[in-house]
Amino acid sequence: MENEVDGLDKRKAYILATVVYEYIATGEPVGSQALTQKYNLGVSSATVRNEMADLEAGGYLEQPHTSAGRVPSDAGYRTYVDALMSPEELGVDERRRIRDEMRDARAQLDEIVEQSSRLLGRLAGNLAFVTKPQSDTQSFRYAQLIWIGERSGIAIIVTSFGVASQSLFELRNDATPDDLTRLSNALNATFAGRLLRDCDDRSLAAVTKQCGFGEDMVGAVRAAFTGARTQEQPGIAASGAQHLLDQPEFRDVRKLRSILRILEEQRTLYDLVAGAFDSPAASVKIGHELGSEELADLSLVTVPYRFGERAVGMLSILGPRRMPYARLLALASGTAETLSERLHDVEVK
Amino acid sequence: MENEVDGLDKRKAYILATVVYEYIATGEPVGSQALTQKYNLGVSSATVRNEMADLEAGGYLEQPHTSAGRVPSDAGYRTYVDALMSPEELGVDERRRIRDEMRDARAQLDEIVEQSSRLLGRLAGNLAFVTKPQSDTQSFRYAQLIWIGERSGIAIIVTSFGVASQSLFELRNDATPDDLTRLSNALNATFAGRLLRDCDDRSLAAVTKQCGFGEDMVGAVRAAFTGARTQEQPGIAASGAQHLLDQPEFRDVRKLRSILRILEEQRTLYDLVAGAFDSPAASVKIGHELGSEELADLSLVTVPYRFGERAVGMLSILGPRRMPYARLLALASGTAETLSERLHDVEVK
DNA sequence: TTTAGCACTCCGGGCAAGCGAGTGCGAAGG
DNA sequence: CCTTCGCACTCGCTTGCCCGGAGTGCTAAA
Repeated sequence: MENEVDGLDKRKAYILATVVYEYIATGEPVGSQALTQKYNLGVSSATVRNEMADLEAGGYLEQPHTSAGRVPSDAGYRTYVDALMSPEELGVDERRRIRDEMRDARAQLDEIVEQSSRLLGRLAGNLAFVTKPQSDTQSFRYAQLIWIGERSGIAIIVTSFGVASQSLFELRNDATPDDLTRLSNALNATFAGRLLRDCDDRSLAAVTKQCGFGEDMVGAVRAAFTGARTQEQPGIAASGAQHLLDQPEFRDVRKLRSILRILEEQRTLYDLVAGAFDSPAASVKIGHELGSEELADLSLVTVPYRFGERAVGMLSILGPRRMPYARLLALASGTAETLSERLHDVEVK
Repeated sequence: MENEVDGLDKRKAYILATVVYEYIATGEPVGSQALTQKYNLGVSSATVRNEMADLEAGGYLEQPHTSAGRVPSDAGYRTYVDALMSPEELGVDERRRIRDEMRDARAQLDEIVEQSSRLLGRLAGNLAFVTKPQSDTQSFRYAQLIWIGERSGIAIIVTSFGVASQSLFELRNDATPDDLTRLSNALNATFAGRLLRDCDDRSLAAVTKQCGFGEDMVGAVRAAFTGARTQEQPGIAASGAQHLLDQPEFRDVRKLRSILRILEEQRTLYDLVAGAFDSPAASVKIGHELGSEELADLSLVTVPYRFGERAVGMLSILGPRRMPYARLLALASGTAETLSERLHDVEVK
């Protein structure tokens, strides 16, 4: 039937939506009377009570204890996010403010990523974090192999976002500085503009051998490119942890400890967003969907940012399940958009 | 007189030391009876009471409220740290463990700095942070100016710790790739091994002009070196914030918020240790000495680490004033030592 | 100068009472 | 058959109170 949503009739859906909305707003378990008083439901509290009992039986609501109001369950939030809430858009002035604040960062990849995480954390009033562009979605810009002595050299590779990575290598044969320059030029000519992940080992070896180098040099070049590809892979800027302290759900200090630990282990932080990485659009993970008991009463909103058409990184907001999803999605999208724009400023042309 | 310490007679000094020691150990305000029971003072609790009243009048102790025990004041801690406590040394096995764990980090500046902050945070059970080497204490290793088109080039400067910084510049005249190589070689020859801060603008200009370049190129080279000098200046690795949650003094969430905020603002974090930067030895700042009301019940232990003879950065521990100063000083020194050793592994020779 | 004794203070835990918000259910009404 | 009303019941939270324990300051005696 068209007046069913997710297996709920229209009235149940509306009541669920209202409960979630009210709980998000107040943080207090919401009861039937309070609901009928504040919202014009057109039915009495007793009816609402019956409906709420049904919703609880269906797993959408939970009761902290008898004689308390209802609170949404993971499933309740999920339905709300997927089907019930009305999406939000940022106002023009909000957009402008985001853009203005993003301008404060200098045109350096690290700076604009950090700035966007600070900005998002502050606007969203929650913990925000932003992954640096996956380095294998960046493209190769320049390589320079530098002779630094009879037996060793240093390889520098610059990506399209102006990130330089360097690695040392040994020189086994009697290569001259000129040889290295020749090889640098050949690499630059061959791979210019190509995605880093497409600079595969085979073509690297081919170019190196063409310049008259042997296996040892192939290994060095390969290592240099691998270094550039994996460098800073899980690099993440996080910010806004202090806002979590305002949330009543963190009166319990143990929760906080989990968060702080996660914050310091970039690895875990990265795993959190990793799941969202395949999907090109915004994603919301609620409570247990995060896959960890520690994080069971948190939610995560993740939005990709792009360079051109390609999604290159993620902006995320981590906060209590009881978060204003529509608003945060709008904020994250807006910030992602601006970040994407600024990405063009750091591009090495 | 030789049996006075800091204006306190011997018995007062001993009682003060015991009070501080006991308070650090238990976290409870310490009363006269408890003290005489646990420590063999050779006098009755009443006498201790009188002495404590004197110490309070002298500003060394404070009373949270009437009918509670005494707690050390900033001045009390200060006297304890300066004159009363007995310094600690790490055991051989502890040293070995630190060394072993530091070996886990790869030979990259960032990694060993982060590893040492993680290690120190965990061992000290407090928030630890480590500044990266001041970049102007590093020395110049290589410069490479790369021709990337008719009108632009990229300058890459590698420091003695293998940190590469890059900057873009414009080419106004019709310089060729060979010209740039020639200039690179000249820079390398002239400045090899010199401290970055000693690569002054005048000598840079001289070398550049000698190679036949004009003012525009001088500006570019100067900018590149300035970039290398100031890059990452306040770079700080922090870790162990979650330990602070165990401390009873953080039951008050507002305290925690200050800390988290500071943690995210590298600037403030840097200012904290900046004061200790001139002094070559370990330094302890207690409570209000930190210069901020927010941090008034915290203390900071700071120890420099060296490269060769030169102090290049700082290891710090931030925790409640009630911290085991002697132990933390020993831990920080031990970690600093090991960090200093590992610094040689990242040196670009 | 030290010690013993004593009255006083204050914090914190434990307990009971009362309040308020909310539920569930049976019966009445449309 | 669905909705509504009325009512008894539940339960957590707050308030007020009491009491024990730890500690202090003061006075007087050794």
